[in-house]
Amino acid sequence: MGASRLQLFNTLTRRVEPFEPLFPDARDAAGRPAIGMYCCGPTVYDFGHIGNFRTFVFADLVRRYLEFRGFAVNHVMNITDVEDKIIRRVRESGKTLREFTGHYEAEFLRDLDALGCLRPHHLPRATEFMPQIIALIQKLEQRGLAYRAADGSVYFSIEKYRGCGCRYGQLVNLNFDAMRVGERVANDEYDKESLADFALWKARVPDDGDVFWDSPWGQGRPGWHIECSAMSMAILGASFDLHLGGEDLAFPHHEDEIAQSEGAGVQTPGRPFVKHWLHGAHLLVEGKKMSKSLGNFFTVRDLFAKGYTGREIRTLLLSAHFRETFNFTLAGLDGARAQLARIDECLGKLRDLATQAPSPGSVGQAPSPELVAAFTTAMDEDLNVSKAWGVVFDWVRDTNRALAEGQFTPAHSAIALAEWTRLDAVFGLGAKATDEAPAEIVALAHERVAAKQAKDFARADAIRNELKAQGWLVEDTAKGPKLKRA
RNA sequence: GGCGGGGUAGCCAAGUGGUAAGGCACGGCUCUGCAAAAGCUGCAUCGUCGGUUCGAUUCCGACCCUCGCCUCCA
Repeated sequence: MGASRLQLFNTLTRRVEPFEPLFPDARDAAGRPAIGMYCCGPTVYDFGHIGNFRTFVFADLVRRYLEFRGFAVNHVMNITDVEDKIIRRVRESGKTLREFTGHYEAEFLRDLDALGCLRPHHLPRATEFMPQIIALIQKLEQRGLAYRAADGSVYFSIEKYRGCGCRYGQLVNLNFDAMRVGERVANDEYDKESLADFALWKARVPDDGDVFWDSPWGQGRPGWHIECSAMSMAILGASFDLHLGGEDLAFPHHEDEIAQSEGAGVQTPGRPFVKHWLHGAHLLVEGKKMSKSLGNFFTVRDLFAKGYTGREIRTLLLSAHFRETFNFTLAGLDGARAQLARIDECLGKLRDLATQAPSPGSVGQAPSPELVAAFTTAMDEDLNVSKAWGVVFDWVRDTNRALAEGQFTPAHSAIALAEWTRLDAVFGLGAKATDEAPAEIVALAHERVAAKQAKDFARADAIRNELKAQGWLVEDTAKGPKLKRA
């Protein structure tokens, strides 16, 4: 495979650096280097929107590319199924917590599938890791980093954490004097010692209703950050390779995760909680921040309702580099559709040819073996998908030309398709849904062929228009008419 | 106010100290009874102003605009 190595930007070092497994000797059953990857998943209180899914498609791309590069990835994505907004909606809906979150969790996974994302190997729910969460808080308590406040909640002390030589502010440059920490939060809302401290365990309040768990600190529920620390370490170990999420999570969520996880002192000395942090940029919609009042707030199902498919959405989301703010537009989706059509046309021709018997004496010209190598070189550069698409379209053009000039044999087509398949294991576009034309449409197409043979072109064109009115395009090919959805 | 991203053709988006990938849209041509698909082809001096340099879109400075984080937002 190319001479290049995979390089990824690491938020921790603010540099693009080579990706090296944290445990070089770890191998899966097939002998592939094993790595652990955790991605902050959804809070299941509503349908996911297109911005959420940019991050999840990004995580899927990372996982797929690492697999393409020969790694055995253990992919974990948490489901946050207890949280303020959830509790409020549970209260309003009259459902149980599990009924409520179960619904949105199922819908989330449906959307994830529709966007061509591979299911993470583990989808831990916060509510199912209470023992681990409590144990982690206890560990922090034992180490003097956690304290109980008058309201019964348990908080993490950033001052104590820094006091024992740990660094708070690894992912972002923090200047506590200049930061407006907590400025927009009512200062008397919490009994924290310091505004930057964050809740590990929140004492039960009347509005919580039935949503609470017993703990050494009384009834309550976990703070937001602690679940990710507890679940990631429970499944992947105290130190693992990759942790990803949206850029907004870098601070405070990920910073707090580091503080809790490293503060608990469970790592082998010298080893970090996470070696490599990746953050996906947000997107704008129609040039503006997504908001309900602007009418540019799209859930994935809103886009389905407008007739767009999951692979079209995926294609658009994968068209820009993950660290760049991306402008998501409906016009962009139309562009993605046209782009896919171009690829699908080319692949369709290759498939047609690959299944044909070789014509005797045909030698032709083998497809250039450059596709996978060039793709790899592009993706190795911090997942430069834009460059990778450039590689793909150069290949499409070259392939189309070779096909048009009759240079490919069926065997060549099969080779080209195999190359594409390798590459598509990363892009995850899959095959276009085939739409079989109904019998009456096929009959019309046959009728048109008869009209053409009789040189009755007026009739042939009338049928073309009739087909078009019914939503079908007809293309005359060497092998007869081909029907396509308009 | 602090910190961090961006500003490249109508739109989306790569990239490099030596005059700018790719996709969409648009125009021309070839092919086609017509079309579609496909191929060929046309279409940008890279936010503004300075500086460094033989040469900058790419390096430095200033400015303008824009986005994000600083709040349990992907």
